[in-house]
This record gives sequence, structure tokens and C-alpha cells, in this order.
Amino acid sequence: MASSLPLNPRKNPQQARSEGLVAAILEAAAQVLAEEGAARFTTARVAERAGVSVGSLYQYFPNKAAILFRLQVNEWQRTSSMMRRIVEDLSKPAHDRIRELVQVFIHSECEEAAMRVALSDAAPLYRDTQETRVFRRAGRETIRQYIAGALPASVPADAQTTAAEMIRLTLTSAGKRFSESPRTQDEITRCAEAMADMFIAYIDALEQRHNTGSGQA
Amino acid sequence: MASSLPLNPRKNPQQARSEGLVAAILEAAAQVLAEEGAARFTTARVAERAGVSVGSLYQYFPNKAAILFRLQVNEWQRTSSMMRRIVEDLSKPAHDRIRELVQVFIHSECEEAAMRVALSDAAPLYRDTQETRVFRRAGRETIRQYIAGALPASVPADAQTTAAEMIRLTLTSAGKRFSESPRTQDEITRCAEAMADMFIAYIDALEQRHNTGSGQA
Amino acid sequence: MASSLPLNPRKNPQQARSEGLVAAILEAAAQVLAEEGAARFTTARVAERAGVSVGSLYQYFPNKAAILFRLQVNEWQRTSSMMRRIVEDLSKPAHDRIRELVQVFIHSECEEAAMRVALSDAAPLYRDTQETRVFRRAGRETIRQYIAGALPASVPADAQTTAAEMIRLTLTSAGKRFSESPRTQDEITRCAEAMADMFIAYIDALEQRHNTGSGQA
Amino acid sequence: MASSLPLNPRKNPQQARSEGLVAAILEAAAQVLAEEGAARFTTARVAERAGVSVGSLYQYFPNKAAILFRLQVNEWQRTSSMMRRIVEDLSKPAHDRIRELVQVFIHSECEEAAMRVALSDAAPLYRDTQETRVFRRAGRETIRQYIAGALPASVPADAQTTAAEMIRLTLTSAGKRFSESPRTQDEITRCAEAMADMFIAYIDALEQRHNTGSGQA
DNA sequence: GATGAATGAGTATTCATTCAT
DNA sequence: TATGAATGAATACTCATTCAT
Repeated sequence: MASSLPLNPRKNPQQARSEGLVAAILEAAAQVLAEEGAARFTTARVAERAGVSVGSLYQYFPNKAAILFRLQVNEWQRTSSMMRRIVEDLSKPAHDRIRELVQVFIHSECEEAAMRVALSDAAPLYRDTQETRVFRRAGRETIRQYIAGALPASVPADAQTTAAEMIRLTLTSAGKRFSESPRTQDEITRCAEAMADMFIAYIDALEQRHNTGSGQA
Repeated sequence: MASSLPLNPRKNPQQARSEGLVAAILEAAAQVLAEEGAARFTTARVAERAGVSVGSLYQYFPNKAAILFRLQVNEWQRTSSMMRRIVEDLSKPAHDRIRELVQVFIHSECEEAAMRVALSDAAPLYRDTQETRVFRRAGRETIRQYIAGALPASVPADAQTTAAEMIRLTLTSAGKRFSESPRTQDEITRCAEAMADMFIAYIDALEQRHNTGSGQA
Repeated sequence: MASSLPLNPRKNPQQARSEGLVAAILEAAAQVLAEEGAARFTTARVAERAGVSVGSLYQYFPNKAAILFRLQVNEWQRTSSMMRRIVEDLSKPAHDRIRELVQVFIHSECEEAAMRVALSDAAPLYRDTQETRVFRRAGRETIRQYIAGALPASVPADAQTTAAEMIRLTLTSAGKRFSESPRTQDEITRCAEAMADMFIAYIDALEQRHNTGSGQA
Repeated sequence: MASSLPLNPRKNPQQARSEGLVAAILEAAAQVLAEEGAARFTTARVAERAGVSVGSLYQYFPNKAAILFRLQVNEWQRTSSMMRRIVEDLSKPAHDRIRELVQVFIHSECEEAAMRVALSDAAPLYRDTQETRVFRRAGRETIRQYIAGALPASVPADAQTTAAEMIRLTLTSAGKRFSESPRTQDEITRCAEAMADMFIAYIDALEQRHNTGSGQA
């Protein structure tokens, strides 16, 4: 569809004031999204919420999609750095890192669920963009590598890639879907446990298949 | 949000004519969705495509959301009956049934992907309805039971429920996500294979855990 | 610039009601143009003036430019048929027909001057369209032929074409420019007289040049 | 309409710096007009192009219209001085001076056509001003006198005025209209020739009418 | 003087839904 | 029953101009 909307910030927020405004707008945008939903996410509402004129809003964002895109990028970065922290902690055994990864990820998905769901609802507005595609692809790659980093080294590279990709796909998509309904802390923990169980069983089976001499596969 | 839109058909399609019209409208709706996307899915376009006046359209559907809802229900029913067929074929061992379930499901998700993605994009329009919630819950339950039906009987009931739910969640959400990008037949098959591997490893581990006498858990 | 706006009427006004609405909208448009000027010519104002909702307006015209285009076409047709009537009245000598043509044209240009000036001001909105170009070219051609029809037959074809084109250009552009300022009837008549004098002198000179045997040219 | 916008420069450009800035702004304005058209002629774009802040722009011009007005005045002055040079060259016979006048004027109109057309498109913005009216009236007068200066002295004063005014009106309006379409050098020359033919025939006829003793008029 | 961030009124266009015919 | 004309609220985005720094 609209695959060429420019999502780049209009000006580099060089000055503290600018950065503050951008932050205020993004904060307001997140609130509007969470409280009013994607359908009522309008530039006017965001500007009003941010205590800024629409004109100012458009000085920092070229269009509505760009605001949503920035919100999404921020989410991705948060997720990504969170994962990196866990995965790079080599003091823990692989299984524990996987378990922690899943727990932290699912819990984090369930935080600010309203906003995240609304952001997903609005995805059609910023999804079909070169920029988004590039960003998303890069994010996918990064996360897959983090996951691969927690897999046993004995698994051959291509099997590792496949498995990491399946785990990434499951983690992110099932995590998102799970977080769409309101959940208690207990439910969240149990869901993450089951998912980690599944991942670990999968990894162990993979390891076994490749370890056992001439292997069965 | 808009949780009280009536999605029920306005009249019981008693006459053949009515049924034909409803079918024509739904067919047209699916086409519009697939070819124009959710953003351009308008009642006027659907009516025109169906060769019907908007007025008539509104005689069979109380509002736009109801059309989308019906489309979604049809998808759910198709999926559900497809699963039932596989799961009830007791001539095959459980593992095979799981593999087949996943293969068929993922392939089916990737068919008519354009329409299904657009239908998902439009979900905010019909999602927050009592009716949808009821239907979805029932569908979830049914599918979970189908999956549970393919799990080994030795696993205790509650563990079985948890596992079936995790598999259902993964299958449907990762399947949907996977189908959002265009895929070759080969890619689809390999994704389904990996997913089935994961599920089977998960099930086997579960079985083992509960079989081994006093078990570790 | 915007060279691809569709200016075609959205629906054929088949019914009397439709025709009435289109006429009402065009009438209102002419009034808004005359009284408020091109800059304040908005679809909302036109609709209000016509006693119609904006929605209805957009059922009969695909966009603002189309309304202006229709107004312009009407002007062109009025001018064209007026010229034809004069030029086809063979009972009068050529000179008289030229004089009458000029008088009638200039007087007509000065009528509804406010609206016509505003319509010209708005020209950038509908000018750069395939449709307008086609229409304008056809109109130019027609008028040139009418003028050629009043020229003496002794002038060779190509000289006749050149002269008719120069007279057309002068008549229409100087007529338009002259009508931009408010004028008394007397001023208008005298301007038309002088212009006709010029045209007739031009035609006579042309005739003479081509009549005098080996001529000077 | 908006007949009271102040178009006067805000400050006398006493300093060299000021003059430079004014010139830079006008140059930038001409470029923006030529390259982007009247609709995209914004103060922001002009300022950016001129390498100046909007604030500075507003120090030298009270509003957007004033920039356009200055551009127009410059055009008028260029035209005017060009005409004066030709008309005051008494070494050439009147006919030749008329021919040259027309040729040079039409060619000059066709130069920078893009900018001139855009400047005309923007005319509604500066046209309805006391200042513009005064300037335009003065310009008209001057040009008419230049033209009168090339007419034969035997024609009585009032007839001369009428004729000069008709020629001025035709020259400027038809010239402008002609230049609105892209033209080859050859087309331009031939148009100017035909126009000069017309003017000379007109002048000769006038002369004859007034020379022939008791004359018919 | 110079800057450029902030303002906010203004506008074209769409679309779900109704209801007179 | 069927039609489709009519409605009008809603919304993204622009731009001339000001004024605090």
C-alpha cells in the first residue's frame, strides 16, 4: 500500500528543547494509544495531550505514521537490549538463560499491554515502508542471534539457525498474542514456564539427535 | 472500546434468495479485503462488488463489523473442521497426526494470505464485542481439545491442558505471523517441520517426565 | 503539477433530481467565486450556498477542480455558440460580422466579470489536466475556424490560418485582460470598436497584399 | 478583497548587507516560483533557498505578497526600459521600431516563461493593493506613451491615444497568453511578425483615414 | 539584527449509516 | 423489499506570521 511515506525525523533534535518536545510527543502518543486505541489516535489528540500545537508536532514528525514508527522502534530497542543483557550473562547455564529470556520477554510483553496492542492495531499505518522493513529485518536477525547464542554449540550451524528462528518466531508471536488478553502475574509466569519447557525440550532433542554418533536423522 | 456493536444477522435468511445474497456479500467482502486491504474495505465497495445496493447490504448485516466478523467466523470454522478431520483419524500414530496437523494448518494459513492479513488488520473493528469474545473462546477451547486429543494419554489432565494450550497458542499465532510474509511452498513445509519437531519434542519430554515412575517434577 | 486529477462527473445525472443538484451546485459555485474570490472558494462554502451537504457535492463532482472545470467549460460553450451564431449569419458582409463578433465578445467578457476573473485566478487548480488541455485545444480550434470563416476567401489558406489565430489570440486575451477592470458600457463599446478597427485593417491589408498580382510579399 | 496589505519594504536598505539580502531573497523567490510554481511558493521555501531565516525575510518584506510584488515590479521595469531603448532610437523608421518592439517584447515574454506564468498565477495575492494599482496604472501609461511615440504624428492626439492603448493592451495580454505554452524560437518570431503586421496595418489605416483631406471619419 | 520554534486556523475529502421513494 | 441519494462528523497536514532568545 502506502510504501513510501517518509518516517525520518524532520530535524535533528540538536537542542535540549527539541529533544524534550520529541519525548513529550512520544509520551503523549503512547498515552493516547493506550487510552483511546488505535482508531482514535489522531495527530490533534496527540498534540493536545503533549501540550503542543499540531504545527509543532509536524515540525518533529513528518506524518502520523512516523510517530507510531518511533514508538515501535523504541519497543524493539527495549526488547533487544533486554535480551542482550540476559544472553550475554555467560555465568548461567544455557537452559537457565533460555528460561530467563522467556520469562522476561513474556512479562515485558504483558506490561503496557494496552499500548502495545493498540500499536499493533496501527501497524498497517507504518508497516509498509522501506524503513520499517529494514528495521524489522535487522531486529529479527539480532534476536535470532541472541537466541542462537543460548543454544548448545554441538548443534550444527544450519540446524541452529532453523531452531533459533523457530524459537524467535514462537516467542515473539505467541508472546504478543498471549499479551492481548489481560493476565495475572501468575498466568504470565506459567505461560512463560510452559513455553520455556517447550523450547528446552526442542533444544535437547536437537542436541541429542546430533550428538548420538551417526544420529538417527 | 466499542464493545456493543450488534453483529447478529438482522434477519434469519429464510429464503434462498437471502442466503444467496449473504453469500455474495461475503464473497465480495473477501475479495475487497484481499485486493484492496483493510483500509479500503468500505461498505460501498463491498456492495458494488456484490452487485447489491448498500441498503440491501444493511438488511443482512447490521454494520460493517458484522461482515468482517462473519468472514472471521468462517475462517475459524474452516480451520476447526480441518483439524477435527485430522485429529479424529485414529488410524495414524499421535506423532504423525501432530505433524499433519501442523503441516496442514501452516499451509492453510499461507493460502489467501492477503485476505487473512487484511482481516487481521481489520480485527480492531470487530474484536471488542461480546459476540466475538464468546466465539473466540469457544474456538480456542475446541482447538485445544483437538490438540489434546493427539497427546499421549499418559500425561495427566492438567499438564495435558497446559501443553495443548501452549501448542495451540504457538500454532495459531506463529502460523499467522509466519504467513504475513510471502513464502514459497518449500519454506512453508520447512517451517511446519521445525514447528512439529518442537511440538513433538515437547510432548515426548512431557511424557517422559510423567512416565518415569516417581518422576522428577 | 497535478496533471491527473479526474474531472469527470462521478455519476451520470440520469434523474431530474441529480441534474437539479448539479445545476444548483454550479450556480452556487459561480456565486461563491464571484462574491468571495478564488482564494475563498471552498467545497464547504459551495455546498452550504447550494443548500447541500459536502457529501452530496462529492457525489456529483470528484473534487474541487472538477467544479471549476465545469464552470469553465460552460463559459467556453457559451462563447463558442455565441460566435457561431454570428459567424453563420451570411446575410451580413464580412466586416460587419467581424465588428459584431468583437462587440458581442467583449461585452460578454465584461458581464459577470467578477466570476470570470475569479475563475481565471483558480485556473491553476484545473489547468494542468489532460481533460482541460483537450477541451481547450478543441475550443481554440473551433473559434479560430469561426474567425477564419469571416475572412475574405481570396487570402491563401495558410495566411488565413495565421491571421485567424492572431485575431483569436488577441480577441480572447485582450478581451479577458480588458474585462479585469470594471468598465462602463461606453468604454466597452469603444474598446471593441478600436479592436475591430484593428482587425479589419489587418484583414484588408492581408487581402490587398494577396490580391495585387505579383504582390509585394 | 485584500486591498490593504502593505507592500512597502520595512526598512530602507541603507546598508550594503541589506541590499544584498533583498537581492538574494528576490533571486531565491524567482527560482522557487519557476521551479515549484505559485502553489508551492512559501516564505519558508524562499528563505531556505536564499540561505536566510524566515525572520530575516520578514525584516525586509512585510509579507509574502510584497515579495511577489517586487518581483512583478522588476519585470515591469525591465520591460519598460527595454521599450524605451527601442522607441527612442529615432534613427529607424516608425514601422521598423514597431516591428522591433513587438519582436523583442514577445521574445522577452517567452523567456523565463515558467517564472512569469507562476508570477501571474500568484497575482491574486498582490493584485488588489493600492500600491499595485498605482504602479500598474503608471506602467500602463508609460508603455502607452512609448507606443504612441512610434505612431505617425499625423494622427490626431485622441485617436493616437486610443490606438496606442489598443496596441499596448494587445501586445501585453496576447504576449502573456502566447507565452503560457512552450514555444520554439521560430514560433515566437512568426507570432511576433503577425502581430506586428496587424499593428502596422492598423496604424496605416489610421493614418490614411486622417490624412485623406476631408477624411471620412 | 538575526534566528527559527511555535502557533492554530483553514481545507479537501471519505465513509458508515439512514430513510424516503 | 430494494434502492442509492443524502448526511456531516472526522482528520491529516500546511503555512503565514510572530516573538522570545
